[in-house]
Amino acid sequence: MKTKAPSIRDVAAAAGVSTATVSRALSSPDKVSAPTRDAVFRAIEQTGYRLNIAARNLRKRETGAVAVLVPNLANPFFSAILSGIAAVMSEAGYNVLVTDTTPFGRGDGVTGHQFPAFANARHVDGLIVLDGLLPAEALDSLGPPQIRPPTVYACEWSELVDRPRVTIDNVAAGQGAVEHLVALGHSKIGHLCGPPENVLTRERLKGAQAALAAAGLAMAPGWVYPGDFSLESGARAADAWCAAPDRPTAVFCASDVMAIGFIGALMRRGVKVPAEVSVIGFDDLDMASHFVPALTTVRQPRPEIGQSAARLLLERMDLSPATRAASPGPRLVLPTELVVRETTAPPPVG
Amino acid sequence: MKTKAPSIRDVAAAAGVSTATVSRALSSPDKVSAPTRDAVFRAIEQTGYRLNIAARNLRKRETGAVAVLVPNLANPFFSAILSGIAAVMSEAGYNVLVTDTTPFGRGDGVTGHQFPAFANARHVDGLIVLDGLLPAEALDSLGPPQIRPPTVYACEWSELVDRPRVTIDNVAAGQGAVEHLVALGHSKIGHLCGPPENVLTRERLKGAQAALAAAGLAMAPGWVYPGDFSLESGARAADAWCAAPDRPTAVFCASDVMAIGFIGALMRRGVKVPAEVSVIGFDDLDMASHFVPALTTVRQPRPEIGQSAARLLLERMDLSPATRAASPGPRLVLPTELVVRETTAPPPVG
DNA sequence: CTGAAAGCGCTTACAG
DNA sequence: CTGAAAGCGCTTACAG
Repeated sequence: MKTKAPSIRDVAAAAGVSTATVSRALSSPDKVSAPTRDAVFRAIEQTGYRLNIAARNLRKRETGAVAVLVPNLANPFFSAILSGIAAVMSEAGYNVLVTDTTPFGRGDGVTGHQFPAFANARHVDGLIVLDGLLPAEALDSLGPPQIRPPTVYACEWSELVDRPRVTIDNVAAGQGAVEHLVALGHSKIGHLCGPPENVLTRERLKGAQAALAAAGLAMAPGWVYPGDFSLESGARAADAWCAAPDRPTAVFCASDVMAIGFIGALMRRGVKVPAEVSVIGFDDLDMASHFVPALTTVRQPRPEIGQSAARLLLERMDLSPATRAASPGPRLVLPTELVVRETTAPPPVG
Repeated sequence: MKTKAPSIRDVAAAAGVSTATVSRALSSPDKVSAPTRDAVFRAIEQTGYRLNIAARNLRKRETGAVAVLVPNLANPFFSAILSGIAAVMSEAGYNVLVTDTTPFGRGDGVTGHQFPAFANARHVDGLIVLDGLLPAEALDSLGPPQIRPPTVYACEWSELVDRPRVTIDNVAAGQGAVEHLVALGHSKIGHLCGPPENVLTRERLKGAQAALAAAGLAMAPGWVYPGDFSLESGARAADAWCAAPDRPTAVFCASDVMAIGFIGALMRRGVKVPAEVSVIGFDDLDMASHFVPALTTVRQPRPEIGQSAARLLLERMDLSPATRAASPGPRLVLPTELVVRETTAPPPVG
């Protein structure tokens, strides 16, 4: 017993009108007379009809969906961004398609099975890329500017690919973080870095160094701790800090997650924060203010980043392909804010 | 200058074959002779052709996508589940469509603009619902069992809707948590609840009470703190704890997030954990072990929950509608694990 | 192994 | 205001 979902033809038959009329009643009700419209809606009710999106999309040459390429879905930072995107996009009537790009084009290269989902991106009305490491070729393989879906970067970006984007000023934010440390009297300041290939890592480090240089200070090589935005890399940095003879009295961490891993491991070894080391994070995760000690950090406006990226994409989608190809599109820079809490203090005396 | 993406006809023309052959070369290469196949692939390369998914879907009466309905995308608990789902689903060649249901059918009722995206769920090959509060009518409005997309619940579920699901045993887990507290010698044990309408809340509380009853204990009304899985509700519970004359010496929190909010606010007021109060959480978030003191909690196998839910959905999708309608499908229960760390200890003496 | 043809469920000029 | 007809880009029996 093959059961088929009712189609527009069933509705038309039930209402005694043509399929064209049903379609119009649905998409432009004002082009249909009131009695006809009522009949159509009754028929829809009665048949249990639902519009088939795939058919509409095929016909209108649209997909009604945008894709979001996320480096790591399990990271709370990204889920907040995604949430802002989803809110604006579904308000605008679009579905949001999510792909986790972690295994894709990072480190060990493209893994086959992630590719199909991404290839579909060609058949999506737009693309928001949160992963600056996505290979440029992957994005270019979407076709020439007139054909490929409008794309915007958010948070991260690639210097090899020219697309509109919404980000924060990572250099300035990193600089501000270190200026705060300098103002507290620190002169031995270290940095716990993000993953080396990441743009954000370079920019935040650059900002830190600029602030140091402005104060006539510099970072000893041993004070630059490698990291990868994970809790564990924060904990490893604590090992390094403890092991070294010449230690920084303050460490600027490129993410809250790492700062939490760092502080946790430090405290567990009996090191006092901020009495012995000041620590400043980056992001201002929801939890940052609930820690003890509460984390001093740089706040990123996460919901706004997601929302702006979505709105920017919507704008780009409204442009004709030619106009779009002709203009690189804006680069929005959202403000950050230094949030001073309990993990930073003047350096220990002596 | 209207630029159109190349279609299968362009490829056929370039290769000097029919569209049927191109289609076959793509979907069942072994049904096409090697030379023809090569010619087709060359033509694909040369024209820059990409399969139009919407067209295939329309023709095959599939959509190639599954939808995931998430109560709150910004919550790190759910993003880990989502990540597990996305991994399995894209491996299987499906796109994952995400909808945040927060404003939808919770509290203030259905907000119009979230509905369209959800209505589309009818045109999705399957559905994973992480939101037990989604109104039963919403799910039923997807049509009779033969027509609506196969659906599975994960984590949460609704008692009004009979669908396969993958969950943990929340009663047993809650019971285990409180047994641990009892074993430590606590007799005044409180509970920080999840949102009142949520199934998880009821089950975890029930488990807690069962453990208490088994030990000949009971919870004073004042020891049951209202909560909603947020950090803030954890902090409010700390206020309540401090304000009351007769306090529990141990509190079982229905989520790690609340436990963190609770402990943070407690410590900030100078209350020692676990010396003055023991606290146990639920979930085992990545951060739980990095806190100081490290959080004792009940681990949920989050990646496995997501993966199992995805695999279960895939199985259901393979069934014929009739078979599916005839069988309610399994209820998988995944194991949890009590992780004892530093926030629980024997009650203070005196 | 390959092609001609029908059809998936819509939308939209074009007539009337 | 309404309908007949074409077509969006594929896939798949059905012949050959």
